[in-house]
Amino acid sequence: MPSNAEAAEIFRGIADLLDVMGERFKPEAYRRAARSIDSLTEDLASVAARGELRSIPGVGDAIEEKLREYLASGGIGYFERLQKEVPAGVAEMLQVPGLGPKTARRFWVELGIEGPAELLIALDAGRLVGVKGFGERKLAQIRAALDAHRTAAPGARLPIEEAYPIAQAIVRGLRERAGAERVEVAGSFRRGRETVGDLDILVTSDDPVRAFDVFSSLPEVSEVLLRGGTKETARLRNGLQVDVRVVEPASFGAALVYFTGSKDHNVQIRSLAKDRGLRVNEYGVLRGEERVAGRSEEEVYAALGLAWIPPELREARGEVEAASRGPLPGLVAESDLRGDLHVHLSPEAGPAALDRLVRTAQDRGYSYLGVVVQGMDTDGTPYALSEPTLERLRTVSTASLRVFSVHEVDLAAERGAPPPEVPVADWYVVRPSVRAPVPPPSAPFLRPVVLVAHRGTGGSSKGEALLSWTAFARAAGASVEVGPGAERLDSTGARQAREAGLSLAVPTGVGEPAESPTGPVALRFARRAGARPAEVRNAERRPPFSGAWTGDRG
DNA sequence: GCCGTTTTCGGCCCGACTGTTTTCAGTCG
Repeated sequence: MPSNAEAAEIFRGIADLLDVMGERFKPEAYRRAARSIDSLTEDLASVAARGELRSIPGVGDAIEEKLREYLASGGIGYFERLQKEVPAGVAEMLQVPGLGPKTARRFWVELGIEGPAELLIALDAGRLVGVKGFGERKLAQIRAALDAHRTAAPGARLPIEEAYPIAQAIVRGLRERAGAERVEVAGSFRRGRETVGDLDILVTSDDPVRAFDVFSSLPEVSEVLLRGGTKETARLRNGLQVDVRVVEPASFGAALVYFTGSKDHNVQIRSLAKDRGLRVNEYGVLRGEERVAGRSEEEVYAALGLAWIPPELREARGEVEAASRGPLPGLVAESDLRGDLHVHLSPEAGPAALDRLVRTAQDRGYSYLGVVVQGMDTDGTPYALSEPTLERLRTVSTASLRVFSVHEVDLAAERGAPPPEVPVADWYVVRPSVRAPVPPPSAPFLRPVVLVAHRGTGGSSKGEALLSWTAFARAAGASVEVGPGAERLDSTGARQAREAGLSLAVPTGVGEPAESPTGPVALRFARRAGARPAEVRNAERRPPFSGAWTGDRG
């Protein structure tokens, strides 16, 4: 079955093959189309059905034609012809760090080396000694890269929730020990992408050497790959690559824009600058040799006639045009969140744990809190809070913070039918399926406040899973939970939910340890989906109370 | 191969870093 991801993958394959064939501009054209297709929130087939393939950035006559062929037949003849011309291993050599199209082509054409394995054999046999352009160091570098290529899974991206604590630790280390004034993680991490391929960290410091020394000595860092005057690249113990760049304060905003990306967003910005007789690079916005902006992001965007664009929207999906017309609608921010609709305590939690949760919620200024009194842990095992904890729950609300009881309903356990006895709770969280996909009920049998859209529910992706539940959620008036993990919507799913008119529930992580990534990552996903405060249920001032009240009334 | 509120042809981001170099090519992001 055709998929957007597969189409993008084929185009990237075409780009690699064209690269080693020595084509100049076509490879980038195919990659650009692949990136556009990846960032679509809709199936290619639907776009094609409306006849709008050409409206996808980077898709022109030739690529539209190939997309139609792919949708009709599942393959692209052009790709297959290219694959016959270039041995598969030659393109694979591009995956080895440090080997690019020029080198791979030279190995193939001049030396008859047709892949990484043959390259290693040639190295061992000394066939590359004395070849022009390959000195001793270069050969050692290639060998090391080949070894790493064989052992490590290449191109593996890390889920952002796993990268989060690592990034926090590095930022903390640089702030506390390197005398760095400003430290910011840029790149896809800052844009809130679901996965990150590496970390780009920008610091301002009078003493780059000290910053690099501190960074290199952090326990997370495994080996330094390169160090220059302004940049150091290292590999962490978990394999993640991290770039640290030292920039001067007058350039910090420009560097932040530049290294936050996305690539396509930067291309649009630069082209806009060109139209206005300006130039943008990581040092600033320049008119001739004069720097007219660079200290802050706001300044950089303003110099280009644009309103500031939140990092989560910088994906070349129309945000630049929108920002040229005026300020963008405000995305939901941490300060908008008034409470949490779906908080788990551990099954063993006593009244004291509930008190701690309540204090944290008060510290954050929350107005309401929905605590699961009967539900499922992450494995889908049912649990209920103890009687003393329930007792405490009934009396713990204060004038400023109301605490509600929440019951989780697992539809799979009931084979999609209404549970025979739903315990009385203030509101309900519906989990379509913990274990097996079930179709949504034709009509809501109760009034859930939150729908947890499991990835495995009724489709291969979260988006598909959600779509089958959209009608149910709308009829029930339920919000859909966004955030990290298989049991929540990612930003693409959340965008689809928004576009279908559903509101979002954004977990705050209030019931989790302080360093938990759940809250910050969920908020990024919601923002990435374009959610404004009015589209987030727990940004509403009033609690979404909808059932029989068992709280502090009487 | 794509793209155009000065272009339907002639451009296509650009700077850091490395290695092999005597002034530059390749890779990367």
